[in-house]
Amino acid sequence: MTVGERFPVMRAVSLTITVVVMPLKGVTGVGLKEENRKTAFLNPVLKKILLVFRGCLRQTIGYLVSGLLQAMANKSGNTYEEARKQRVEDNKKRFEDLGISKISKSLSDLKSSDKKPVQRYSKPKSENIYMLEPRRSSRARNPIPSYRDDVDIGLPPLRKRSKISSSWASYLARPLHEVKTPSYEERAQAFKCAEKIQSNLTSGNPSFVKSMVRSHVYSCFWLGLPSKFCEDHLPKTIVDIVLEDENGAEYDSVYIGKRTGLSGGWRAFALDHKLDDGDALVFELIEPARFKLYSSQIREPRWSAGMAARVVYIVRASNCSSDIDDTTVDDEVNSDAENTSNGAKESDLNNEKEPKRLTRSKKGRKQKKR
DNA sequence: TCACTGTTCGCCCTCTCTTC
DNA sequence: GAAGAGAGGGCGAACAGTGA
Repeated sequence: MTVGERFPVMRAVSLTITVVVMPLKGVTGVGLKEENRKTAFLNPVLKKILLVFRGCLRQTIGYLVSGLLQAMANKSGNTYEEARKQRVEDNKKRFEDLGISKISKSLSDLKSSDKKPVQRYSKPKSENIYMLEPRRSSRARNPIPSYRDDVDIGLPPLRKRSKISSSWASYLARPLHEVKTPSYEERAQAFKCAEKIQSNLTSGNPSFVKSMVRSHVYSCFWLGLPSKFCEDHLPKTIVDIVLEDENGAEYDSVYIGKRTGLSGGWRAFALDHKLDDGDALVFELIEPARFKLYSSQIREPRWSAGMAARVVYIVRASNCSSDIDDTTVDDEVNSDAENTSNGAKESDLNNEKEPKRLTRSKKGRKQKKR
């Protein structure tokens, strides 16, 4: 029996705590900041005050409620138990009326009949989901609660993230029409090709294959790396890591050892190479803080003038059969090595794109933060 | 020039799935 | 069932744009 069942009053009170307290988060964060940037330095102090206040409030209400319940129990004795039983019965009746009991039963039946297979694997999601909004994760989207609607305490309006209402689309760094939603098979094919490339790397450097998903290439731009690999080959601190692409162009990025992922700088790499969902990359650690990247892309490359110089390892979906000729890959690897020298010249002619050392935003941030 | 509003970017946290 | 992995989304700082 839960506390809520034992003490119905407690449920009502805890609900009140949620409604009243949660909007305080808005006050400490966006609200104040939007109100006046020059007072932004007050935020940490205010945050602490509000947190202490919130804690005190919870504690006080807790004392009040427990005292009240104690008093009720002492005073009314059996009356309370009767009232509780009555309430439980009422609730049961309401559930019956709403059909919730039936739904609950059918769900539990469904779950019990659906025995889990011994070997678990991720199933490809139905295309209907992608039709609405591409989601890589198989878990359901969580509703984002908005406590502002529950309680109006006169806060200034929250800053709008984007004119596009969709929460996902608002984070896109590329036009919607460029966003790809590859099938399960396409993704698997690209990954296989990348693995093939990896297995044919002759350098003996540590490497791994990473399949791109939406959050890697369209928004967020957080690239988690295999933790085992990070543990074995990368430092546990925050370090700058150079990403070197197939043309030898370099991109500074920030590796966060604690979270085993790439953040700053990865975005520039992903956008510059127009990486898409489903592409697979081979990461080869060629120096302690330098990755060489090979891509195995599931799409046709767009041969615009700006892209003519790139490419060593684009493996098209049609070529992504499992039996890629080993010599072909070897040749490609070798040609890549040449390409870093020859290709650089070609790149200069066709692309006029210098190797990047630092993205504008990152540079700006570093300067600002000092 | 200043104040305000909107956008971009990087980081961090939450939550679900997978594996052991 | 626990632990780890990873996807998704929120938040804040900085930057950019706009109008008075």
